[in-house]
Amino acid sequence: MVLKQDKAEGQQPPARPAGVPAKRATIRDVAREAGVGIGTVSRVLSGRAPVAPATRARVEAAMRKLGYHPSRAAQALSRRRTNTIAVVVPLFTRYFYVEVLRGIEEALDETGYALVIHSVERAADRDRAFGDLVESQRADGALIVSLAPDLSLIESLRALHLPAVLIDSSHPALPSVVVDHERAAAEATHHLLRLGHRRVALIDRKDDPFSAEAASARIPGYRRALAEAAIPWRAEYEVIIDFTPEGGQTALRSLLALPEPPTAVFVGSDTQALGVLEAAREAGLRVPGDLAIVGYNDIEVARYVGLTTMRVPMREMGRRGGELLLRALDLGEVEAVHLRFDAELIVRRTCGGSLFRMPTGIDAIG
Amino acid sequence: MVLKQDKAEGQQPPARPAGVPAKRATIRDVAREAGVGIGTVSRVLSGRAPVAPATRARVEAAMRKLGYHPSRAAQALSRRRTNTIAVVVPLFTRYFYVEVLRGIEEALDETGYALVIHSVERAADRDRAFGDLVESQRADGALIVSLAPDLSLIESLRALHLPAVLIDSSHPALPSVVVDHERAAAEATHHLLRLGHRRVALIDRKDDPFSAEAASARIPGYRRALAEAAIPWRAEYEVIIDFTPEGGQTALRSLLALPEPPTAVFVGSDTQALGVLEAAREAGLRVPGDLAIVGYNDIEVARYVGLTTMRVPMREMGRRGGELLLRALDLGEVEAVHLRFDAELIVRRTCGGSLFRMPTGIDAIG
DNA sequence: TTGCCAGTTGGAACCGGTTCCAGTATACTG
DNA sequence: CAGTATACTGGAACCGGTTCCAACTGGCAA
Repeated sequence: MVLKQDKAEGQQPPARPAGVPAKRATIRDVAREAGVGIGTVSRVLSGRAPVAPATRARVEAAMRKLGYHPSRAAQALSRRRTNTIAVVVPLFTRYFYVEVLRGIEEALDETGYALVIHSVERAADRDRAFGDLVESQRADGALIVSLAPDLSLIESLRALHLPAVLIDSSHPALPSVVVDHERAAAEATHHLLRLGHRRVALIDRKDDPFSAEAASARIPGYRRALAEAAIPWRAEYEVIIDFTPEGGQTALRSLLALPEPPTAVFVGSDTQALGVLEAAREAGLRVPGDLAIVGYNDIEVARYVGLTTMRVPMREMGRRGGELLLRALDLGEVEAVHLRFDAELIVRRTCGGSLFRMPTGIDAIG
Repeated sequence: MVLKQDKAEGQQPPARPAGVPAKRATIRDVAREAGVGIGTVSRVLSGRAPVAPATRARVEAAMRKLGYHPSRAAQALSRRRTNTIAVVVPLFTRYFYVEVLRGIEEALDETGYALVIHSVERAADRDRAFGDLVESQRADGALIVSLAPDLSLIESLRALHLPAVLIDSSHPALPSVVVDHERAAAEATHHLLRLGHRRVALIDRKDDPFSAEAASARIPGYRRALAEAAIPWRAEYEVIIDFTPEGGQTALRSLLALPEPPTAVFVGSDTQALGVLEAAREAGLRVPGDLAIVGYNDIEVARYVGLTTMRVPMREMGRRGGELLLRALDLGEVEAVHLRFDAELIVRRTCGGSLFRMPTGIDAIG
C-alpha cells in the first residue's frame, strides 16, 4: 500500500494551542450584557419558568450577540444528567449490529440524546464496557445489544438507578426486545420439510459471542420441527461452529463427508451461509437442486446471492429498544417489558421447491 | 410482523425513580474518610503530583471502601475537556463507513476517549451535526467522514480551537486522510484496456452525497486512462447516477440500449456494481464473457459475488484519521497533514481476460 | 544555629450551569 | 381599602471535580 504525505504549505497562520478551547461566553456574560440576573438567563434557556416577554427578548438578543451556547458539561454537572445514552454492542462492524444501531438512531433522533458507542470485541472488553457504564456516569441510560448481563451488572444498574434495555438478549429484571429464535428456526426447518426434504441439517453458532453456555435458541426450534414431522433427530446433523463464512464452509464440508449427507441445511446466520454456498460450489453441488439452504437474519448480502433466509427485524428491534429506554428515562422508572418479534421467511433462490415459481434463468447460482 | 408484549410478573420490587441517579460518594467523602484534604485525593486520582506512599494508600483504601468513582461531568467541567471525540458520518449503515468507524475505534481503543457518533442522513442533518459540534462542546475533537466542511464550520472550529480531521474528504485548512480516487480510477480503467476492451464505460456517483457539485474524482482518472490509450472519449459512456444497486441497474440498461454498447464497465462503487450485475443477468449477458465489470471499494459482498474491484483501505483510513486527531489533541495544535492512500486492484471473476488464470468452473456468474 | 529547598498537604476559588428562596410589582378579592 | 395571590426577578448556594497558593515538614549546607 502506497502512502504519501504532503505537508501543507503555510496557507494558514500557525495554529494556536488547541486542546484548551477558546474562552466562550458564559451565562454570567449574557446576564451582564442583558442587564438581568443569571437566574433569568437560565429560565430563558430552559423555558421552564415564566419570564416577561420583553426580558426574554433582551436575553435572547444578548445570547445572539455573544454567540452564547450553554456548556453541556456544566449542564450535565448541575442537572445530574448527561443527555447521553450508552450502547454496548459486540463487534459493531457486523451488519446485524449496524442495523440495530440504525434503529436506535431512529428512536433517538430529535430527542437531543447523544449516542456513545462501546464496541466490544473480546470478553474482557465487555467487562470493561460494563464497568465503565457503571462507574463513570457518562450516560443516563444504556442499551445492551446481544450481550448477556451478569448479575453484578444488574445489581449495579439498579443501585445507580441507571435504566437499561436489552436488545437481542434477555433477563427477567430488565426490559428487552428479542426475536423468537426458537420459533423462527422451527419455521425455517418446516419450510425445508414442506419442500420434501427428509435429511435436513443445522449449522449454527452461539447466540452470545461471549458466553460459552448461551447455546442458540434456534437449536430447540430445529429439533421441534423435526419432531413434529416425525423425522428422527441425528446428532451428526447439528454442527455448531464459528460465526464466519469459513465456519460455514468447514461445516458443510464435514456434513457432505457423512455417509448420508443432508439434502438441505438450515444455517443459523447468513454470514455462515455464505461459506456454505462457497462449499457447495466447490463440491460441485447445484443449489438448490442438490442442496437447499435457508439462512438467518437477512443481511444485506443475502439479497445479492439469492439466499433464502429468515428476516430478523433488526432495525425495528433497535428502534423499539431505544423507545423503551426513552420511556424509562421519561417516566423515571423502568418497567420490565419484554417485546418479542417473529422473524419472517424470505424466499429467494437457494431453497427451490415447487411451491414457488422462480424467475427463469436464475434458479441456480452454484 | 407479529409482536407480542409480556408484562413482567412482579418478580422485582417496584422500581424506584430512575433518571435521578443514586447519591454517590464524592471526593469530599473520600477526603473525610481518609482524613486528608480534597486536594490530596485529587492528586491521588490524577497521579500528577507527589503524594506520600502512606497517604496514597489511605486514600485508595477510602475510595475502595466507599465505592468511589470520579464524576465525568465534574471532571469535564473543571478540566475543560470531555475526553470524547465526535464522529460525523453519513448513513453509517454502509459498509464503507462502518469499516472506517472500525478503524477509528482501533485508534481510540485504550486511550480513554469515548466516541459520540452523529449519523447524517440528510443535508439538513449534516448542518445540524456541524452546528452541534461547534455549539455544545461535547467533544474535544472531531472526525468528519466523507463530508465536505463548509467555510463557516472551518472558521468555527478554528475559533474554538477544536481540532478536526477529515476522512475521505479534504480541505487545505484541515488534516485529512484520503484515497487517490483519480489514480485508482485510472488504474481500474487501464486494467480493462489491457484486457483488450476498447468500449469501456463509466458508471459513477457523486463523491459527497450531500454536495451537488462534488463530482467524483474518479471521472478525470477514467478519462486520463482513455486518453493515454488513445481511445476517444464518448459522452454517452459516462453515467452519473444514484448510489444504489438500482442506480447501477438502470445505468447498465441504458448503456446496453446504445447503438454501440460497451463491452466493459468501470463502476464507481461496488454497491452500484451489484445492480450492474443484476442488469447483465437480466439481459442474458455472460460476465465477464460479454461484459467485464470492475467495481470500487471492495465492500464485503464483493468477495461473494466475485466482483473485481479497487480495494480502498477503509479501516486503515479510519485508523490513521483517529491517530491524526489524537496527535493534534496531544500536541495541542493541528498540523494540516494530508495522507493519501492508493487503492489496490483486486482481481476476481467479473473482469476475465487472459492475463489471469481463473479457477475452473467459476468463470461465469451471469 | 540559621537559611533554604524539596516534598507534602489543606482548602479556597473556580469551572458554568441549575435551583431555590426571598423580594418586588402588579392584580385580584372581599 | 387592606389582604393575598400571581408574575417576575436577583443571586447565593450547589453540582463534584481541578488548580493554585500558602503553609508545614525535615534534611542539609553554611
